Amino acid sequence: MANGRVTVIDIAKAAGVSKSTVSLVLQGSPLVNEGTRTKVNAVMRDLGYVYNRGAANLRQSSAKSKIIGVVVNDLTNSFFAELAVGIDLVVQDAGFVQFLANTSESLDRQTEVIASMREHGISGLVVSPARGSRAIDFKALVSAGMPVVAVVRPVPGAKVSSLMSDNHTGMFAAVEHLAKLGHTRIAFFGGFEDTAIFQERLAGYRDGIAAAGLGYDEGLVFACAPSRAEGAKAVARAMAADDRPTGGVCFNDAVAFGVYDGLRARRLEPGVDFAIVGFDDVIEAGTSVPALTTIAVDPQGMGRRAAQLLLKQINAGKAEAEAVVTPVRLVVRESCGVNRMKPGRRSA
Amino acid sequence: MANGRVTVIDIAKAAGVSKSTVSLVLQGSPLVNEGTRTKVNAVMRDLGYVYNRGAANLRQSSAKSKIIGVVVNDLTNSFFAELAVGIDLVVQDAGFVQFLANTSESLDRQTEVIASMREHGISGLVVSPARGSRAIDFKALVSAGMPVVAVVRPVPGAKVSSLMSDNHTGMFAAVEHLAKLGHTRIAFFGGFEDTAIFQERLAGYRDGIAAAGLGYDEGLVFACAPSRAEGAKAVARAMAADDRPTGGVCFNDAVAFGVYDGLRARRLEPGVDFAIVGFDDVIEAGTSVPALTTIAVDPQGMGRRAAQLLLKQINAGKAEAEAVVTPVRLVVRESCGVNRMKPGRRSA
DNA sequence: CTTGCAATTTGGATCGATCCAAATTATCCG
DNA sequence: CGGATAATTTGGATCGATCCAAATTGCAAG
Repeated sequence: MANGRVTVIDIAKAAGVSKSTVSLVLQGSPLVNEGTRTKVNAVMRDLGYVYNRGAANLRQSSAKSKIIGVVVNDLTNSFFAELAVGIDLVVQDAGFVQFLANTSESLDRQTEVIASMREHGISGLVVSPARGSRAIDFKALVSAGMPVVAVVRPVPGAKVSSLMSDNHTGMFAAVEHLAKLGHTRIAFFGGFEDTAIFQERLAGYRDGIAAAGLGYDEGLVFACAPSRAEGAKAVARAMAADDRPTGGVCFNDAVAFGVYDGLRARRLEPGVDFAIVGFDDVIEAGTSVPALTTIAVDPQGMGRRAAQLLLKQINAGKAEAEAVVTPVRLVVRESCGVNRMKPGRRSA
Repeated sequence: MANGRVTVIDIAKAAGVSKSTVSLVLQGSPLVNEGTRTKVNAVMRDLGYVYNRGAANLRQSSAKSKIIGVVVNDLTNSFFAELAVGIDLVVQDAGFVQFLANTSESLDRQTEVIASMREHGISGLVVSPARGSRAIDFKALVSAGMPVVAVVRPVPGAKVSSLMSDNHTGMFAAVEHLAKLGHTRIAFFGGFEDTAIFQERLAGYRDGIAAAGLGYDEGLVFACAPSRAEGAKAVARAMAADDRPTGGVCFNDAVAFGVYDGLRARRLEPGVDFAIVGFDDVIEAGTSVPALTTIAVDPQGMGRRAAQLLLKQINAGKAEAEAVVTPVRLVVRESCGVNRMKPGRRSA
């Protein structure tokens, strides 16, 4: 109490026991007598004691720091914000707190924050890697035995666990949906070609095209930054061509909304003159006009699962890398032609 | 090195100096000889040394923990995600890391995470308080001398610093804009009536109405949850009335987009049949159709300023509560009637 | 009223870095 | 070269909790 900070020793003195006993109470040990426990707890409350985890961690393995790191490539993207919220939910319930850092796709930033988190003694890390991340960026962590879960994007070659959405199946289903509606010229909009996700989704698109008995046409693939503004430009390019598509699948919902914009700029009405399927199912997908048919990924659910996977590894003590693929599902709304539903019923 | 963890003592041994010297190197002290410093640094690199801040903090004041806490009421709202990003930017540059927790407006969660952060030794806290937060919720922190900055929402009676946007002036400007365009029946949509922000914005609306020489009509105020879905319902109520408004200001952009939806449901075109002004200037405001005229708040900028304010107080050592109001500005786009601009030029 | 055994409690030693006073080494100058 | 001064370096002591072996207490049986 001397300098304002209350320690176990102050509690011990005030409660008439030893600091060891106070420590046992703090840990909820069954060894301590019920009466003693009650008194110690009362004294702690009276003196306004604040547990000092830093001091405790000094004697314990870092697995007990009750801190996990979360590194995200773009928190301004609501997909990743949802992901972070999902993680937060689970870790809070487990009594952990999270260091959350945003890298804005900067590898340097990513390296810095991971180093900083290590210094602070995180028990594990969930990371949505910045573009261009390499296995070596996580080498130090892995060889120190720290559990690491990569989400959304894979890190080729790294011995870390991963949690990815089923990009191939999702895009396959999107194409299948358009093909069933009778579309024969289906475009693919958006995404950076040098990313693994793009390749997975493109492969799903190709396989979907093939499964529908249509011919794959490279000229119908319009890659671009996965943003709304670029999506609008991409569809403009598509519609300027000779043999126009009549519908398209998009790398993500942001691109899909950009396609809306681009169509309207040409006086075409999305969902009427052109069929669109998104990917992600962000919140706005359900409220936009027309409501967007899309592949639902449930980022918050992914966040929860990633956190659970990480906590499992932390508790197990050993970081056995495992790869999990989370299912996605097609949510049919109105952007491929209005399909009226009873109000109040959600689309499956 | 015994159990895998490298400590200052291992470094000292390997470099042939004392642990004190290693410590001085770690702190970048000018007392240590340049040659020694180089050698020690080299050894640290070779052995893969990881600084243990927990141990260091034990001997230092909590102001040097290099951790700040960030508590946000709703991270799924992109406004707050941007805010968090702004904070992150500044604290990362200052060599801090942030604990980021989402409360989902739950006071219990808020209390829990703040307690947890305290145990982990944060140097200060930026909080966007959950609805219904009271001064007592921050009492313990404040009396422990911890710097606290409340952002976006005030905490009545709490002796904490605050950083608020200029809600009154913003809404005043919004009303003024509509009045200048000739609107005489201007509605107010959205927001919870029991919040301080709602009251501030409503006051700005009233004063704007008065300044324009129009009469205040309580029947034109349509409070509701500040969400897109509720905004749509609110405008439906407004248009069902006898003496309809011809334009409206919205509690935030989400409500404004809801108003778009509600108008379209009645076959009215926003920006043509009805003028709308939002509040916040979220990213979608610039890309929606029609582009939304709104009051720009710049949440990322607020985050940066909040972080700077907090860091200033942490470095000063004493938490002198101060209140900062950040300016807002009207961004005119197309939702109050199209005003064409040269393409490529951004609206001011 | 012992003895034996289980239930509680306790005093160092310890984790990894910092701090401080004191020791050591280097440098300078008459 | 000696003594003073400046530049470096260093050995405990310390932060606040945990761990462990050892001590103490409680209680029932003999």
